[in-house]
Amino acid sequence: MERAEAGAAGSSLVHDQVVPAGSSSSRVIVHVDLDCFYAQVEMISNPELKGKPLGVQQKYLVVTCNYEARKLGVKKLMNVRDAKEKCPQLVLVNGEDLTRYREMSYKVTELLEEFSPIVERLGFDENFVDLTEMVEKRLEQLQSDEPSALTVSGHVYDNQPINLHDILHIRLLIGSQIAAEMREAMYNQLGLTGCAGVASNKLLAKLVSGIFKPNQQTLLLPESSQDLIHSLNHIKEMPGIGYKTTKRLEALGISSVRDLQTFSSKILEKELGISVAQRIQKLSFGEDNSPVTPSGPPQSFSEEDSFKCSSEVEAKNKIEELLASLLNRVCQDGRKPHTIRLIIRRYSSEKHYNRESRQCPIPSHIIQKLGIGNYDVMTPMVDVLMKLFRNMVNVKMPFHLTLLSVCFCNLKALNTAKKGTIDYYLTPSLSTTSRSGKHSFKMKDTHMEDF
DNA sequence: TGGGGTTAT
DNA sequence: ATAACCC
Repeated sequence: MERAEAGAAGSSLVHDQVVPAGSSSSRVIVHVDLDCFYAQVEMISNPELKGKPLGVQQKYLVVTCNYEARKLGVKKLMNVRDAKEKCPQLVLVNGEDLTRYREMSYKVTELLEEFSPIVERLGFDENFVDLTEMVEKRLEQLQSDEPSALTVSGHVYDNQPINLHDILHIRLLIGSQIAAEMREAMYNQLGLTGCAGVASNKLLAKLVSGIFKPNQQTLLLPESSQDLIHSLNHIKEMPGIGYKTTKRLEALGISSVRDLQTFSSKILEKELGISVAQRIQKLSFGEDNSPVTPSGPPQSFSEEDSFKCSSEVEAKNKIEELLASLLNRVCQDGRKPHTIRLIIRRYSSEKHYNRESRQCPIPSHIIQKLGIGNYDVMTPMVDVLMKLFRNMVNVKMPFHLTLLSVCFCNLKALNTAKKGTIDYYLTPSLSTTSRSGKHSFKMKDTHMEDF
Protein backbone atom coordinates (compact mmCIF):
# COMPACT_ATOMS: atom_id res chain seq x y z
CA MET A 1 0.00 0.00 0.00
CA GLU A 2 2.70 2.41 0.95
CA ARG A 3 4.47 1.73 -2.31
CA ALA A 4 1.46 2.68 -4.36
CA GLU A 5 1.24 6.14 -2.82
CA ALA A 6 4.91 6.78 -3.33
CA GLY A 7 4.25 6.59 -7.05
CA ALA A 8 1.87 9.54 -6.88
CA ALA A 9 4.65 11.87 -5.82
CA GLY A 10 4.34 14.03 -8.89
CA SER A 11 0.99 15.40 -7.84
CA SER A 12 1.45 18.76 -6.21
CA LEU A 13 -1.91 19.77 -4.86
CA VAL A 14 -2.99 18.74 -1.43
CA HIS A 15 -6.51 17.88 -2.52
CA ASP A 16 -5.09 15.48 -5.09
CA GLN A 17 -4.09 13.13 -2.33
CA VAL A 18 -5.85 9.79 -2.44
CA VAL A 19 -5.04 9.10 1.18
CA PRO A 20 -7.58 10.63 3.56
CA ALA A 21 -6.17 12.47 6.55
CA GLY A 22 -5.62 10.15 9.47
CA SER A 23 -5.91 7.08 7.29
CA SER A 24 -4.05 4.12 8.67
CA SER A 25 -2.21 3.74 5.39
CA SER A 26 -0.19 6.88 5.99
CA ARG A 27 1.61 6.93 9.28
CA VAL A 28 4.40 8.99 10.79
CA ILE A 29 6.74 6.83 12.85
CA VAL A 30 9.90 7.79 14.69
CA HIS A 31 12.60 5.39 15.80
CA VAL A 32 14.73 6.73 18.63
CA ASP A 33 18.07 5.07 19.20
CA LEU A 34 20.35 6.12 22.05
CA ASP A 35 24.07 6.46 21.34
CA CYS A 36 26.18 3.72 23.00
CA PHE A 37 23.66 3.60 25.81
CA TYR A 38 25.51 1.70 28.56
CA ALA A 39 28.60 3.85 28.05
CA GLN A 40 26.50 7.01 28.31
CA VAL A 41 24.95 5.82 31.57
CA GLU A 42 28.41 5.07 32.95
CA MET A 43 29.68 8.53 31.99
CA ILE A 44 26.73 10.11 33.76
CA SER A 45 27.43 8.00 36.88
CA ASN A 46 31.10 8.95 36.79
CA PRO A 47 31.79 12.16 34.82
CA GLU A 48 35.56 11.60 35.10
CA LEU A 49 35.10 8.97 32.41
CA LYS A 50 33.97 11.61 29.92
CA GLY A 51 36.51 12.28 27.19
CA LYS A 52 38.32 8.99 27.80
CA PRO A 53 37.95 5.88 25.66
CA LEU A 54 35.46 3.82 27.63
CA GLY A 55 34.28 0.24 27.25
CA VAL A 56 31.54 -1.56 29.14
CA GLN A 57 32.57 -5.08 30.01
CA GLN A 58 30.50 -8.19 30.61
CA LYS A 59 32.62 -11.25 31.33
CA TYR A 60 35.41 -11.19 28.73
CA LEU A 61 33.52 -9.02 26.24
CA VAL A 62 33.39 -5.29 25.62
CA VAL A 63 29.66 -5.14 24.90
CA THR A 64 29.64 -1.46 23.99
CA CYS A 65 31.94 1.52 24.08
CA ASN A 66 31.85 5.28 23.64
CA TYR A 67 32.90 7.10 20.48
CA GLU A 68 36.39 7.91 21.79
CA ALA A 69 36.99 4.16 22.00
CA ARG A 70 35.42 3.54 18.59
CA LYS A 71 37.77 6.05 16.99
CA LEU A 72 40.63 3.98 18.38
CA GLY A 73 39.32 0.77 16.83
CA VAL A 74 37.21 -0.78 19.58
CA LYS A 75 34.06 -2.49 18.30
CA LYS A 76 30.90 -3.69 19.96
CA LEU A 77 31.11 -7.26 21.33
CA MET A 78 34.88 -7.27 20.97
CA ASN A 79 36.97 -9.56 23.11
CA VAL A 80 38.59 -7.67 26.02
CA ARG A 81 42.03 -8.87 24.95
CA ASP A 82 41.62 -7.65 21.39
CA ALA A 83 40.21 -4.36 22.63
CA LYS A 84 43.12 -3.75 25.01
CA GLU A 85 45.54 -4.65 22.25
CA LYS A 86 43.92 -2.21 19.85
CA CYS A 87 43.56 0.44 22.53
CA PRO A 88 45.80 0.10 25.60
CA GLN A 89 44.38 3.29 27.18
CA LEU A 90 40.87 1.82 27.11
CA VAL A 91 39.07 2.28 30.41
CA LEU A 92 36.77 -0.60 31.28
CA VAL A 93 33.81 -0.63 33.62
CA ASN A 94 31.83 -3.71 34.52
CA GLY A 95 28.33 -3.71 33.08
CA GLU A 96 27.02 -7.08 34.19
CA ASP A 97 24.52 -5.51 36.59
CA LEU A 98 21.89 -3.95 34.35
CA THR A 99 19.96 -2.16 37.12
CA ARG A 100 21.01 1.40 36.31
CA TYR A 101 20.72 0.82 32.57
CA ARG A 102 17.24 -0.60 32.99
CA GLU A 103 16.15 2.32 35.16
CA MET A 104 17.47 4.90 32.72
CA SER A 105 15.93 2.97 29.84
CA TYR A 106 12.47 3.24 31.36
CA LYS A 107 13.00 6.96 32.06
CA VAL A 108 13.56 7.42 28.33
CA THR A 109 10.44 5.44 27.44
CA GLU A 110 8.40 7.42 29.95
CA LEU A 111 9.70 10.70 28.56
CA LEU A 112 8.68 9.64 25.06
CA GLU A 113 5.27 8.53 26.33
CA GLU A 114 4.64 12.15 27.32
CA PHE A 115 4.71 13.05 23.64
CA SER A 116 2.45 10.20 22.60
CA PRO A 117 1.38 7.15 24.60
CA ILE A 118 2.08 4.82 21.67
CA VAL A 119 5.67 3.86 22.48
CA GLU A 120 7.20 0.49 21.77
CA ARG A 121 10.50 -0.50 23.34
CA LEU A 122 13.08 -2.55 21.47
CA GLY A 123 15.77 -3.60 23.87
CA PHE A 124 16.94 -1.06 26.43
CA ASP A 125 18.08 1.63 24.03
CA GLU A 126 15.53 1.88 21.23
CA ASN A 127 11.95 3.07 21.07
CA PHE A 128 9.39 3.47 18.32
CA VAL A 129 6.74 6.16 18.64
CA ASP A 130 3.69 6.49 16.41
CA LEU A 131 3.42 10.22 15.77
CA THR A 132 0.51 10.07 13.33
CA GLU A 133 -2.06 11.57 15.68
CA MET A 134 0.27 14.19 17.07
CA VAL A 135 1.17 15.29 13.56
CA GLU A 136 -2.51 15.54 12.63
CA LYS A 137 -3.14 17.79 15.61
CA ARG A 138 -0.23 20.06 14.71
CA LEU A 139 -1.43 20.23 11.13
CA GLU A 140 -4.83 21.44 12.30
CA GLN A 141 -3.21 24.06 14.54
CA LEU A 142 -0.91 25.23 11.81
CA GLN A 143 -1.07 28.97 11.11
CA SER A 144 1.03 29.30 8.03
CA ASP A 145 2.10 32.89 8.67
CA GLU A 146 5.21 31.75 10.54
CA PRO A 147 7.97 31.03 8.01
CA SER A 148 9.76 28.56 10.30
CA ALA A 149 6.64 26.44 10.72
CA LEU A 150 7.46 24.25 7.75
CA THR A 151 11.18 23.68 8.12
CA VAL A 152 12.55 20.18 8.39
CA SER A 153 14.61 19.30 11.45
CA GLY A 154 17.82 17.40 10.83
CA HIS A 155 18.89 15.55 7.72
CA VAL A 156 16.78 14.36 4.83
CA TYR A 157 17.85 11.02 3.38
CA ASP A 158 19.62 11.41 0.03
CA ASN A 159 19.08 15.18 0.34
CA GLN A 160 15.79 14.68 -1.41
CA PRO A 161 13.96 18.02 -1.78
CA ILE A 162 10.77 18.48 0.19
CA ASN A 163 7.65 19.30 -1.72
CA LEU A 164 5.58 21.63 0.46
CA HIS A 165 2.53 20.86 -1.68
CA ASP A 166 2.76 17.16 -0.86
CA ILE A 167 0.81 16.43 2.29
CA LEU A 168 2.86 13.27 2.95
CA HIS A 169 6.03 15.36 2.94
CA ILE A 170 4.47 17.92 5.24
CA ARG A 171 3.39 15.30 7.74
CA LEU A 172 6.81 13.69 7.83
CA LEU A 173 8.43 17.11 8.17
CA ILE A 174 6.33 17.82 11.24
CA GLY A 175 7.39 14.38 12.49
CA SER A 176 11.00 15.48 12.16
CA GLN A 177 10.26 18.54 14.31
CA ILE A 178 8.71 16.36 17.00
CA ALA A 179 11.70 14.02 16.82
CA ALA A 180 13.99 16.99 17.43
CA GLU A 181 11.91 18.00 20.44
CA MET A 182 12.15 14.48 21.79
CA ARG A 183 15.93 14.45 21.48
CA GLU A 184 16.13 17.86 23.11
CA ALA A 185 14.00 16.66 26.01
CA MET A 186 16.13 13.53 26.41
CA TYR A 187 19.23 15.66 26.61
CA ASN A 188 17.84 18.38 28.86
CA GLN A 189 16.01 16.10 31.28
CA LEU A 190 18.17 12.97 31.26
CA GLY A 191 21.50 14.05 29.79
CA LEU A 192 21.30 11.48 27.00
CA THR A 193 22.03 11.82 23.31
CA GLY A 194 20.66 9.69 20.54
CA CYS A 195 19.61 9.37 16.94
CA ALA A 196 16.17 9.44 15.42
CA GLY A 197 14.70 8.30 12.13
CA VAL A 198 11.35 9.49 10.82
CA ALA A 199 9.51 7.53 8.14
CA SER A 200 6.15 6.04 7.25
CA ASN A 201 6.67 2.68 8.99
CA LYS A 202 8.80 1.00 11.64
CA LEU A 203 11.16 -0.77 9.26
CA LEU A 204 12.04 2.39 7.35
CA ALA A 205 12.22 4.54 10.50
CA LYS A 206 14.65 2.10 12.03
CA LEU A 207 16.81 1.84 8.94
CA VAL A 208 16.96 5.58 8.42
CA SER A 209 17.74 6.41 12.05
CA GLY A 210 21.17 4.89 11.61
CA ILE A 211 22.19 6.96 8.61
CA PHE A 212 23.76 9.88 10.45
CA LYS A 213 25.45 8.73 13.65
CA PRO A 214 25.84 9.84 16.59
CA ASN A 215 23.33 12.34 17.94
CA GLN A 216 21.67 13.22 14.63
CA GLN A 217 18.37 12.54 12.97
CA THR A 218 17.23 11.70 9.48
CA LEU A 219 13.93 11.97 7.67
CA LEU A 220 13.00 9.54 4.92
CA LEU A 221 10.64 10.74 2.20
CA PRO A 222 8.61 8.05 0.41
CA GLU A 223 10.38 8.57 -2.93
CA SER A 224 13.68 7.52 -1.36
CA SER A 225 12.54 4.32 0.31
CA GLN A 226 13.78 2.06 -2.48
CA ASP A 227 17.20 3.68 -2.39
CA LEU A 228 17.34 3.13 1.37
CA ILE A 229 16.53 -0.56 1.31
CA HIS A 230 18.84 -1.18 -1.62
CA SER A 231 21.64 0.50 0.31
CA LEU A 232 21.68 -2.63 2.47
CA ASN A 233 24.52 -4.86 1.35
CA HIS A 234 22.92 -8.10 2.50
CA ILE A 235 19.52 -9.37 3.59
CA LYS A 236 20.95 -10.13 7.02
CA GLU A 237 20.94 -6.37 7.62
CA MET A 238 17.17 -6.27 7.28
CA PRO A 239 15.53 -6.02 10.71
CA GLY A 240 13.24 -9.02 11.02
CA ILE A 241 15.51 -11.34 9.06
CA GLY A 242 17.64 -13.06 11.63
CA TYR A 243 20.37 -15.66 11.73
CA LYS A 244 18.26 -18.69 10.87
CA THR A 245 16.25 -17.10 8.08
CA THR A 246 19.40 -15.64 6.55
CA LYS A 247 20.94 -19.12 6.39
CA ARG A 248 17.84 -20.57 4.76
CA LEU A 249 17.64 -17.72 2.27
CA GLU A 250 21.28 -18.10 1.35
CA ALA A 251 20.64 -21.78 0.68
CA LEU A 252 18.08 -20.62 -1.87
CA GLY A 253 20.61 -18.34 -3.50
CA ILE A 254 19.11 -15.19 -2.01
CA SER A 255 21.63 -12.73 -0.61
CA SER A 256 20.67 -9.22 -1.68
CA VAL A 257 17.49 -7.30 -1.04
CA ARG A 258 16.75 -7.40 -4.75
CA ASP A 259 17.21 -11.19 -4.80
CA LEU A 260 14.49 -11.41 -2.17
CA GLN A 261 12.22 -8.93 -3.98
CA THR A 262 12.34 -10.89 -7.22
CA PHE A 263 12.30 -14.43 -5.82
CA SER A 264 9.22 -16.56 -6.51
CA SER A 265 6.66 -15.99 -3.75
CA LYS A 266 5.27 -19.48 -4.18
CA ILE A 267 8.64 -21.17 -3.69
CA LEU A 268 9.49 -18.89 -0.77
CA GLU A 269 6.20 -19.82 0.90
CA LYS A 270 6.94 -23.53 0.45
CA GLU A 271 10.39 -23.12 1.94
CA LEU A 272 9.76 -20.79 4.88
CA GLY A 273 6.03 -21.11 5.49
CA ILE A 274 3.50 -18.61 4.30
CA SER A 275 3.75 -16.36 7.34
CA VAL A 276 7.50 -15.74 7.33
CA ALA A 277 7.67 -15.73 3.53
CA GLN A 278 5.04 -13.07 3.05
CA ARG A 279 6.33 -10.94 5.89
CA ILE A 280 9.96 -10.85 4.84
CA GLN A 281 9.20 -10.42 1.17
CA LYS A 282 7.16 -7.33 2.05
CA LEU A 283 10.06 -6.13 4.17
CA SER A 284 12.31 -6.42 1.11
CA PHE A 285 10.14 -3.80 -0.60
CA GLY A 286 10.31 -1.55 2.45
CA GLU A 287 6.74 -2.44 3.38
CA ASP A 288 5.92 -3.02 7.02
CA ASN A 289 2.38 -2.70 8.28
CA SER A 290 3.17 -3.83 11.82
CA PRO A 291 1.75 -1.39 14.33
CA VAL A 292 3.70 0.39 17.02
CA THR A 293 2.54 -1.72 19.95
CA PRO A 294 2.72 0.08 23.29
CA SER A 295 5.07 -1.94 25.46
CA GLY A 296 3.70 -0.91 28.83
CA PRO A 297 5.27 -2.53 31.87
CA PRO A 298 7.51 -5.57 31.28
CA GLN A 299 5.99 -9.01 30.67
CA SER A 300 8.81 -10.74 32.51
CA PHE A 301 11.77 -10.16 34.81
CA SER A 302 14.85 -12.28 34.54
CA GLU A 303 18.39 -12.41 35.85
CA GLU A 304 21.09 -14.55 34.37
CA ASP A 305 24.76 -15.27 34.85
CA SER A 306 27.09 -17.19 32.63
CA PHE A 307 29.60 -19.13 34.68
CA LYS A 308 30.94 -22.65 35.01
CA CYS A 309 28.84 -24.90 37.18
CA SER A 310 29.27 -28.61 37.73
CA SER A 311 27.70 -29.26 41.12
CA GLU A 312 24.30 -28.91 42.68
CA VAL A 313 25.70 -26.72 45.46
CA GLU A 314 27.16 -24.24 42.99
CA ALA A 315 23.86 -24.18 41.18
CA LYS A 316 21.92 -23.57 44.35
CA ASN A 317 24.16 -20.70 45.41
CA LYS A 318 23.81 -19.03 42.05
CA ILE A 319 20.08 -19.55 42.01
CA GLU A 320 19.83 -17.89 45.44
CA GLU A 321 21.83 -14.94 44.18
CA LEU A 322 19.71 -14.51 41.05
CA LEU A 323 16.51 -14.95 43.01
CA ALA A 324 17.44 -12.35 45.63
CA SER A 325 17.89 -9.71 42.93
CA LEU A 326 14.67 -10.71 41.22
CA LEU A 327 12.68 -10.49 44.44
CA ASN A 328 13.82 -6.91 44.89
CA ARG A 329 12.76 -6.05 41.37
CA VAL A 330 9.40 -7.73 41.63
CA CYS A 331 8.82 -6.04 44.95
CA GLN A 332 9.35 -2.60 43.41
CA ASP A 333 7.16 -3.38 40.43
CA GLY A 334 4.11 -4.00 42.58
CA ARG A 335 2.64 -6.72 40.35
CA LYS A 336 2.98 -10.36 41.22
CA PRO A 337 4.46 -13.09 39.02
CA HIS A 338 2.44 -16.30 38.82
CA THR A 339 5.02 -18.38 36.97
CA ILE A 340 8.68 -19.07 37.60
CA ARG A 341 11.15 -20.49 35.11
CA LEU A 342 14.66 -21.85 35.37
CA ILE A 343 16.89 -21.78 32.31
CA ILE A 344 20.20 -23.56 31.82
CA ARG A 345 22.81 -23.74 29.14
CA ARG A 346 24.76 -26.98 28.98
CA TYR A 347 28.40 -27.06 28.07
CA SER A 348 28.67 -28.57 24.63
CA SER A 349 31.16 -27.52 22.00
CA GLU A 350 28.90 -27.01 18.99
CA LYS A 351 25.23 -26.04 19.04
CA HIS A 352 24.73 -22.36 18.42
CA TYR A 353 21.74 -21.91 20.63
CA ASN A 354 21.32 -24.45 23.38
CA ARG A 355 19.18 -23.52 26.28
CA GLU A 356 16.65 -25.58 28.14
CA SER A 357 14.01 -24.46 30.56
CA ARG A 358 11.45 -25.75 33.01
CA GLN A 359 8.68 -23.65 34.43
CA CYS A 360 5.87 -24.08 36.91
CA PRO A 361 3.21 -22.01 38.61
CA ILE A 362 4.37 -20.23 41.74
CA PRO A 363 2.48 -21.77 44.67
CA SER A 364 -0.21 -19.34 45.75
CA HIS A 365 0.97 -19.20 49.37
CA ILE A 366 4.30 -17.89 48.08
CA ILE A 367 2.67 -15.36 45.76
CA GLN A 368 0.82 -13.86 48.72
CA LYS A 369 4.07 -13.27 50.56
CA LEU A 370 5.66 -11.48 47.61
CA GLY A 371 6.01 -7.76 47.95
CA ILE A 372 5.53 -7.56 51.68
CA GLY A 373 9.08 -8.50 52.54
CA ASN A 374 8.71 -9.86 56.04
CA TYR A 375 8.04 -13.50 55.40
CA ASP A 376 10.84 -15.63 54.11
CA VAL A 377 9.99 -16.30 50.54
CA MET A 378 13.55 -17.26 49.60
CA THR A 379 13.56 -20.76 51.06
CA PRO A 380 10.35 -22.08 49.50
CA MET A 381 11.20 -20.44 46.17
CA VAL A 382 14.66 -21.96 46.12
CA ASP A 383 13.05 -25.33 46.85
CA VAL A 384 10.77 -24.92 43.84
CA LEU A 385 13.69 -23.86 41.63
CA MET A 386 15.84 -26.78 42.76
CA LYS A 387 13.05 -29.15 41.83
CA LEU A 388 12.99 -27.60 38.38
CA PHE A 389 16.75 -27.92 38.30
CA ARG A 390 16.73 -31.63 39.14
CA ASN A 391 14.00 -32.13 36.57
CA MET A 392 16.40 -30.89 33.88
CA VAL A 393 19.74 -32.05 35.22
CA ASN A 394 20.48 -35.53 36.43
CA VAL A 395 22.54 -34.57 39.46
CA LYS A 396 23.66 -38.18 39.97
CA MET A 397 25.58 -37.93 36.72
CA PRO A 398 28.41 -35.53 35.98
CA PHE A 399 27.22 -32.32 34.33
CA HIS A 400 28.68 -29.06 33.14
CA LEU A 401 26.57 -25.94 32.78
CA THR A 402 27.67 -22.55 31.46
CA LEU A 403 24.64 -20.46 32.38
CA LEU A 404 21.84 -20.22 34.89
CA SER A 405 18.89 -17.89 34.61
CA VAL A 406 15.76 -17.36 36.66
CA CYS A 407 12.70 -15.72 35.16
CA PHE A 408 9.49 -14.43 36.72
CA CYS A 409 6.65 -14.14 34.25
CA ASN A 410 2.87 -14.24 33.94
CA LEU A 411 2.65 -11.03 35.95
CA LYS A 412 -0.74 -10.07 37.28
CA ALA A 413 -1.80 -6.61 38.31
CA LEU A 414 -2.58 -7.10 41.96
CA ASN A 415 -4.67 -9.92 43.07
CA THR A 416 -8.26 -9.82 41.98
CA ALA A 417 -9.50 -9.23 45.51
CA LYS A 418 -12.01 -6.41 45.74
CA LYS A 419 -12.52 -4.23 48.73
CA GLY A 420 -15.29 -5.49 50.99
CA THR A 421 -14.97 -9.14 49.96
CA ILE A 422 -13.69 -11.93 52.16
CA ASP A 423 -10.73 -12.28 49.83
CA TYR A 424 -9.70 -8.69 50.52
CA TYR A 425 -9.40 -9.19 54.24
CA LEU A 426 -7.60 -12.50 53.81
CA THR A 427 -4.99 -10.94 51.59
CA PRO A 428 -2.08 -9.64 53.70
CA SER A 429 -0.77 -7.17 51.14
CA LEU A 430 -4.12 -5.43 50.91
CA SER A 431 -5.54 -5.51 54.40
CA THR A 432 -2.37 -4.56 56.29
CA THR A 433 -0.81 -1.13 56.36
CA SER A 434 2.10 -2.07 54.14
CA ARG A 435 1.43 -0.67 50.69
CA SER A 436 4.66 1.08 49.85
CA GLY A 437 6.13 -1.91 48.08
CA LYS A 438 9.66 -0.84 48.79
CA HIS A 439 11.14 -3.36 51.20
CA SER A 440 14.67 -4.31 50.44
CA PHE A 441 15.58 -7.96 50.48
CA LYS A 442 19.01 -9.07 51.57
CA MET A 443 20.10 -12.58 50.84
CA LYS A 444 22.10 -13.34 53.93
CA ASP A 445 19.78 -11.41 56.20
CA THR A 446 18.87 -14.47 58.15
CA HIS A 447 15.60 -14.13 60.00
CA MET A 448 12.89 -11.90 58.87
CA GLU A 449 10.66 -11.82 61.86
CA ASP A 450 6.91 -12.03 61.58
CA PHE A 451 4.68 -9.06 62.20
C1' DT B 1 29.53 -13.57 22.57
C1' DG B 2 26.39 -10.91 27.47
C1' DG B 3 22.43 -10.04 29.91
C1' DG B 4 18.67 -9.02 28.89
C1' DG B 5 13.81 -8.77 26.27
C1' DT B 6 9.43 -10.14 22.79
C1' DT B 7 6.07 -13.05 20.04
C1' DA B 8 4.75 -17.32 17.59
C1' DT B 9 4.25 -22.24 17.36
C1' DA C 1 8.96 -25.87 26.01
C1' DT C 2 11.15 -24.33 22.25
C1' DA C 3 12.31 -21.45 18.42
C1' DA C 4 12.64 -17.39 16.23
C1' DC C 5 13.41 -12.46 16.46
C1' DC C 6 15.38 -7.81 18.69
C1' DC C 7 19.03 -5.00 21.37
